Amino acid sequence: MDKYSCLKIENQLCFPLYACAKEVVRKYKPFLDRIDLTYTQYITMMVLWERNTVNVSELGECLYLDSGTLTPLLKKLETKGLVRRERSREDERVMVITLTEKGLALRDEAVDIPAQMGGCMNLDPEDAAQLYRILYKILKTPSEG
Amino acid sequence: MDKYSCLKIENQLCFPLYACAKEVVRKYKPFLDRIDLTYTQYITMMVLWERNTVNVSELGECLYLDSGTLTPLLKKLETKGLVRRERSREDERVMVITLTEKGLALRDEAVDIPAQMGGCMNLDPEDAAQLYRILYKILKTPSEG
DNA sequence: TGCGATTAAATTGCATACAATATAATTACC
DNA sequence: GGTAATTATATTGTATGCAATTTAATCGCA
Repeated sequence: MDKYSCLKIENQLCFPLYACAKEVVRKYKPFLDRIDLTYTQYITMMVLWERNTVNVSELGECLYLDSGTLTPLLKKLETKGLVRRERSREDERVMVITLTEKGLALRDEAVDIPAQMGGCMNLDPEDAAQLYRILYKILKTPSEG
Repeated sequence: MDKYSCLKIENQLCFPLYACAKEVVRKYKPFLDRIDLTYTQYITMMVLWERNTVNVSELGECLYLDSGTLTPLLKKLETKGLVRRERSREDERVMVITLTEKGLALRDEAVDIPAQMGGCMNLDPEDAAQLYRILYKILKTPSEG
């Protein structure tokens, strides 16, 4: 145990987290290609399928993304005809995102994807539950002590 | 339980993985800023601190990254004077990356970072061990059945 | 009521990521 | 030995991500 052992990749917890997230998102790609969405676009649509209408900051809170990422992404979804972007009447600063008919219809094509991905991950239910619990524990940890 | 419940964000396992990885990397930033490295540059240096010399494809296997990411990144580390990039004598296709004196010296400044990050994550040892085990289980799953 | 502070998005700049393609060197094999 | 196939990087193109800044609208409050 030398003084640098803490700097070994194999002793890191953050690294497998980083690598695993990338690999899993990469595994989604073939399935998402069929409905012409990227992973980030897909999770954005998920929020809209649940809520129908959200504004940019609410979306950012749900997805842990900021307007620098969301603004161009939402413009792309608008170009694809999946969402509408309109300023709120009550507060012109707020950009309201609404699902279109086409966006709603896409849900029926996406409904098989979670099961297909589950097959890829190959985790038994206990591990999946543990992983879920621990990840949300980390996510819930306040930013600054 | 409607037929679309599988598409809810809260029922996803991939999403907290994706979000958690991003948040943890973001928490590294203040510590990495002090030694002027990005997270990806940091894990690249970690491999070099362990091995002293690697080529691009070995690095790619360790870090789950390809040459499209690594080539520009390694050029930046070279510009900073932390590594040397030289073609192998035996096989000119191979780009050999070697730690410089300056790159080696940086290890002493990085040695506190893992402990500082551990403080941020706020996980008890059992959860950390579970998380580590499960993440590597996923990473080890072969790409195609 | 008017103006400074705050807030919500958008923009800018930099650094990844990865698929697909291109290039150059090496191997296989006839 | 010479050429097709393979291999290792590099390049190109597209899509994030995030910090910092800007812009526009709204709020707080004297």
